[in-house]
Amino acid sequence: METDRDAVEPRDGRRARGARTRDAALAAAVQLASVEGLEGLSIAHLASRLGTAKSSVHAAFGSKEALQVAVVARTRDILIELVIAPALTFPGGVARLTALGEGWMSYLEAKTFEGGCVLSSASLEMDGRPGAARDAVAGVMREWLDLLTSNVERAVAAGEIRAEIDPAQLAFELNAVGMAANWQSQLFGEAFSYQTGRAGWRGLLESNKASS
Amino acid sequence: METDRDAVEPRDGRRARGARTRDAALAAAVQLASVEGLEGLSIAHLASRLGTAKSSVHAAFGSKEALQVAVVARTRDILIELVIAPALTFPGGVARLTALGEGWMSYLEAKTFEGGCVLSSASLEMDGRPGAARDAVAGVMREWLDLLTSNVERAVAAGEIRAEIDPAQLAFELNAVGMAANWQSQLFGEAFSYQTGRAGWRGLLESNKASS
DNA sequence: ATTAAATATGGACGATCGTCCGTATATAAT
DNA sequence: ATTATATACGGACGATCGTCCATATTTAAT
Repeated sequence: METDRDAVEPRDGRRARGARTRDAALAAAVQLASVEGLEGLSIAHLASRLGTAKSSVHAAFGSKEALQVAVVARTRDILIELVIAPALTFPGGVARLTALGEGWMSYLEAKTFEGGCVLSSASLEMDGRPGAARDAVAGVMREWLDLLTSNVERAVAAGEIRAEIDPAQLAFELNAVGMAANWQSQLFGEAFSYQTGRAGWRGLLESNKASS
Repeated sequence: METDRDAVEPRDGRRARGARTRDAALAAAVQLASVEGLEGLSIAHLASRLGTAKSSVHAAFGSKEALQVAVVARTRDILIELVIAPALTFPGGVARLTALGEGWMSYLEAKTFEGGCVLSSASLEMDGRPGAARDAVAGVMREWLDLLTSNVERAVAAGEIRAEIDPAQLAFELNAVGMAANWQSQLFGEAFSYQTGRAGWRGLLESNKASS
């Protein structure tokens, strides 16, 4: 998910400087977006947090929309690193699905993002606003749901999950539980325990277990 | 959920006029908020849609925050009317829970709100912004979850649902499925079928059925 | 009819926003 | 050293926002 600009001439110190700037800016932008939302994220606010001119931030990304897209891409990278990659060490199917659920909950519990999962809030925030940012969010979410679905399919093929179920349906339900955990923890704070999310994820896998 | 102003002297035609104005403004505000979000809802935009001066809208509600709170209260009223009240005609327990799920999905399917359930998006949007609006959202959501929980408890008491389950846990899962349905329908449009939400809700009740 | 009160209006205010432009600075190429 | 290029900067622009104020209008009370 690198921009063309980065890829053209990686050895150019000028572009490297720009890339470092964008990189640092993105790290702050992701945190800001997790709190303020993808739309609430403002170039002005981000610049002031970075201590740079706001025109610099604008120049680094080109437009607010491009910044939003970059934030989504970065969030995707972080999610892959913290949740998906660790789960890939487990065999596909129920084991990997379990690892994905556990990884997701741990990632939320660790408060990687101050304001909760950016993608969750963004997907509800952007739903009424056509544009590149919305498409980026929808794309990542589609990827995520497909990942869940394909692992349910493998679990069915391996005889771990009942063959009668619709893989996309179970993937939908697993995702629903995870998003709800993110949501309730943000809204109710300490009053919510991630064990509820873990139990929900586990329960879905259990109750759809193949009756061997 | 009426303001003090309305309650003081209901026969006062001046206040009645104001109440009518607020009422009409709220109807438009709720639609706008469902698309733009609770924070994206602006007094200026609302006024232009109503064809009135923006200072009039401001005067009617007092502040943007008060407008947001009023929108939440109105959304709650609509939800009670369209989803909860019909379900109350069914006996408490699984029957009522089933009716709540069906009512919720139908209400989403009917696109009562252009941009999807205001409360769902608002609860994720407001989570990082302390204030009256956030508290209002959290309060309504708490009510909703409590309603689900208490019906699960009744279902357990009636022997319809396994006694080992945690009522709050199942309520969490049911709510997760409903919110996810709202969310996916907004993000993926026609590609999402509310049957997925219905099946999820039904599946949760089925798989937690008491083994009589 | 007059006075009082509640609501509606238009105009103005400062704040914040995204964007653009001329220019300064840092790095590369020659 | 000089020229070319990519990035960073400060300043300005118009647009939009929430809020306030003086005033007009509608309804109630006397």
